[in-house]
Amino acid sequence: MRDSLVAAAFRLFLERGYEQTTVDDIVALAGVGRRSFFRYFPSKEDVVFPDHERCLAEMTAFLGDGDDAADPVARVCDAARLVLGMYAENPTFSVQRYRLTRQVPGLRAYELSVVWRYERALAEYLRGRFAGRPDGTLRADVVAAAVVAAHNNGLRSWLRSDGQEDAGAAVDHALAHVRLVFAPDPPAAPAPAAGDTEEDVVVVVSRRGAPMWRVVQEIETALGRTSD
Amino acid sequence: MRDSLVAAAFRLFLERGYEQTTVDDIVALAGVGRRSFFRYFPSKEDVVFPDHERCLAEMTAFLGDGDDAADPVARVCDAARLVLGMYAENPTFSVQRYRLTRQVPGLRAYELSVVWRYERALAEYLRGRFAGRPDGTLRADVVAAAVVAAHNNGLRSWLRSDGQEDAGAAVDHALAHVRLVFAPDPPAAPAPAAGDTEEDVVVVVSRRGAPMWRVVQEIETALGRTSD
DNA sequence: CCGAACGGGGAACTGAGTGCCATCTTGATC
DNA sequence: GATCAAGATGGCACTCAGTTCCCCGTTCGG
Repeated sequence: MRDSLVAAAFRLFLERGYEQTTVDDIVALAGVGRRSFFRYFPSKEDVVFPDHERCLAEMTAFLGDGDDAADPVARVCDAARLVLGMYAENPTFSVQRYRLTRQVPGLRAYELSVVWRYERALAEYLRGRFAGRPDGTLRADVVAAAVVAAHNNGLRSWLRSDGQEDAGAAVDHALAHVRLVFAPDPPAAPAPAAGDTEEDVVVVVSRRGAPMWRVVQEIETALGRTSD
Repeated sequence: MRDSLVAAAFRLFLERGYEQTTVDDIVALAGVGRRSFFRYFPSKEDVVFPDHERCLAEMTAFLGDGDDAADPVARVCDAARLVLGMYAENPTFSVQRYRLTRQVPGLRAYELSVVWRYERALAEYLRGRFAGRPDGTLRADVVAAAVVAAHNNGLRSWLRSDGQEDAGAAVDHALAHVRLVFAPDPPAAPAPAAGDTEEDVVVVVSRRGAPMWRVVQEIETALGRTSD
């Protein structure tokens, strides 16, 4: 029922446009009653994003499962990848929807409210993890916004390629960028080893032609910690 | 006319709630015709944000005035402060509107689309400034999102205080946080001196206590490239 | 005095979303 | 197999936002 409504809706949306399609048109094509449409989708916009509610629930469950051992920023990046997974499940559908939302202001506004709820979920999680730290809520909001922006940047680049590129790679690359920016995770203390407690500097030598990640790796080793 | 409609609308919104107030109620109280309402405000939501259109125009003008000498991140922070200025012009109005938007989902969605347009303006500016740099558009999107998130964090904290706190201080503090994260000041660059072009190694010295991102930044500068 | 331009007002229409109730299916119980 | 309860569906009428079309009064130039 839900599926038949979504199928009918998208056939009409692609055929004659979103605003030129009325709910009556959709239910006529799907062969169901008008009232049933609004039972499954609280609004006409919802039929365009039929699986976000489920995905949002998955994300909150993922963030609330108590597995708080890892770096919080890494955790929200993984949470963001859940959304990418939902898009990647149905590439053609996602690309069609992307074209729709790009040119219909009403759908763009609706998508913003959906994205906002994801961002709130991430920010709430980070606020919990950053609790007590000075400017914890500020940092939580900023990191959440940055993660969402990076995710969307990678996602859109994939969508613009009609699903040809590697979605995971694009988003991973974007999220890595954010993690590099916010990576320090200050409390990952310098933890001076026994004996060199007085040392204040560390010297690293690297071949100039070495790839950046290799250099970073050497730095991390020298400093006795990781950027994660 | 515009002002009388806004005044009538807010009287009713605060009295009986946004959704319980129809456009007919507003025009009846303002003593104008229903058609005139929609001449001044394309939708019922617009009457709640009567000055954002003007502010957005100011921001795009500010970003497009060709004064690109300063640090791009600082520039978008200044642009964000323009929005704060608009809120601070009418504290009581801003606080009332904040209470409304917080509890009416439709208004929150509308506000999101407004904020999105500000963010797009900032991101477009940064894309121009970061053009050519690898991952320039990604960085532009992320910085814009972070700046907006920080601005909104400070703004909301001020609004929650009923306009009692210092709005400028709250937002300045939040924006300073973001500027610190995103390449605040170019680190002292141990640029290779003339004559050592053939050298294959580079030596980097860093304080052990420095945050990882700071170290990475210095490495990048030393190697004469970025991780982007 | 006339008429064109224009800002405002009103009536009627479309379409989204809701409330209420009738109907139909399903499945458990006796 | 009959019956009843519960849930799913359809139909109808209603509210309200937003639009279209047209009318009216004012103003200003000829």
